Amino acid sequence: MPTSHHVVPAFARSPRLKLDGADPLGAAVVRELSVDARQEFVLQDDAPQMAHLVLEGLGCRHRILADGRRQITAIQVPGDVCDLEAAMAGRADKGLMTLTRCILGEIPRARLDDVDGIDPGVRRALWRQTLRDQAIAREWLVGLGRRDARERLAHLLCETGWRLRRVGLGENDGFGLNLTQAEFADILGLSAVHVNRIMQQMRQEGLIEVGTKTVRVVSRERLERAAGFDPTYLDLP
Amino acid sequence: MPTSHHVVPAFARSPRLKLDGADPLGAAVVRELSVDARQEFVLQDDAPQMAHLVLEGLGCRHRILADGRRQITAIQVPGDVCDLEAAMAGRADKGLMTLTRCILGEIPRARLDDVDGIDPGVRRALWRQTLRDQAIAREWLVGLGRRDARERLAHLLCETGWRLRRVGLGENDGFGLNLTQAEFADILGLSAVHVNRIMQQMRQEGLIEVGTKTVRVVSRERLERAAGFDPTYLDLP
DNA sequence: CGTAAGGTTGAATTTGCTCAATCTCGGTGG
DNA sequence: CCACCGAGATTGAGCAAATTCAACCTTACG
Repeated sequence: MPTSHHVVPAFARSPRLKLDGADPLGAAVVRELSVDARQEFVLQDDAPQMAHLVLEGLGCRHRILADGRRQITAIQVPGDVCDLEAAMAGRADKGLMTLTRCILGEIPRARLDDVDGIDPGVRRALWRQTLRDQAIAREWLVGLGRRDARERLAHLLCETGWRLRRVGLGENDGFGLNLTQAEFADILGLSAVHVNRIMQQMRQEGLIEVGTKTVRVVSRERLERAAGFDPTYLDLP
Repeated sequence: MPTSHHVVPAFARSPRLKLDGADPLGAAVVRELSVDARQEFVLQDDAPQMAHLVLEGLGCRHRILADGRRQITAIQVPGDVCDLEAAMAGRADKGLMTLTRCILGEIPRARLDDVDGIDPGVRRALWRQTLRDQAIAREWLVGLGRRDARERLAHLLCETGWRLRRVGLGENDGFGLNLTQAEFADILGLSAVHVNRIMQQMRQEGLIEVGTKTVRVVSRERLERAAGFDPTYLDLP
């Protein structure tokens, strides 16, 4: 186990962004794990016993092709279970890593696995997240397939802002995302250079503020218009 | 209900591609529906009572942006439940349509919805399909984000061939896909013109055969190499 | 035989990429 | 305190991939 994985006793939780107290998944966490930024975590080998809930920080799922091209296929915000496949199929997920320093909550597979006797709240939460993840993935497909660079970046910022606000994080109008331009590129399917140029253009339009490893939304409303953003896909009953 | 929806009595099933006889989902079908090619089916309004299993033909999920750009985000082959959200969240899925003429099996929501007393085989089948759908969506994201047109088309053909073979359809080495070049374009995030050019190039390389509304794989092995295709993401335990 | 949907082609253009150099700035060792 | 270092950001030039537009061809089919 790399030194970047620090086990934090559950009774001594570090200051972290809070989840909804009634969250049945949060209640199932048995201990916490602190992971540095940019760490792959193929946390277990063949038969994982734990699934992991993001408590703080941003995680992602990515894939690197043989020649080095990389694509991030999902980002995980606090409240998301990042390795559902581990829980539901008993197989370790590949290609998970942290984007920022994260605190992960370990949830025993037995609490999630879909057998009788599972907390119905947990079951519902897992399906709800699964459906939301799928909706987000579909939206990303639309973006990568049919939106240009500007729309893509705008849309990503809108979506991520929405997701963070949904769990009580991030301010209303100007929230920030602490990612490298190269990371944005791997999310958006663009080159880092092009991301830089698009960001400058959007900065000059007064849509965003750009700093090192930071992008801030200035006007949420104008950005949503630029993105053609419609958040209905993000809320499920 | 449009005239293109023909109800077929369950006892008089039309000749169709067969599913695995032990399929718990197939066993839950209570009646069949025949739908013409290219029909949107927002089959119900607010509270759908039925989910739908593809028995024959190809379905898809797509999205059309305000200015007409269109992206297909998933294709459904026989054996796939196409509107899981209907079943799990009680909300009608939007953006589903047939690509070819389809026969759909209706499954009452009560047989799928995740409450106690559900057939564990059904439950497992739903999770397995969900995880597979997610894996496919991720793979499409990698393609749209990081693969060029040639690789994308090759990969799509490999993937679809694999999926069809998995349910006992499509020949081993040369299987066909009866889609318009414009439909390929909307799947691959390309223009129809460019799809045409790529197909010609690949035809000349001896990878595929191209006809009107048809593409056939000539050499599966060479195509998989061209695509960088690795099918592990398609099989789950 | 006429028509329409789908396929093909070329030219001009756009979008985004690669490569390579340069800049900035926070942290670090001396 | 300060020069240095490296990650990340920025810039320009040239290039490649894919698009748009518009015309034209082919074929199935009524």
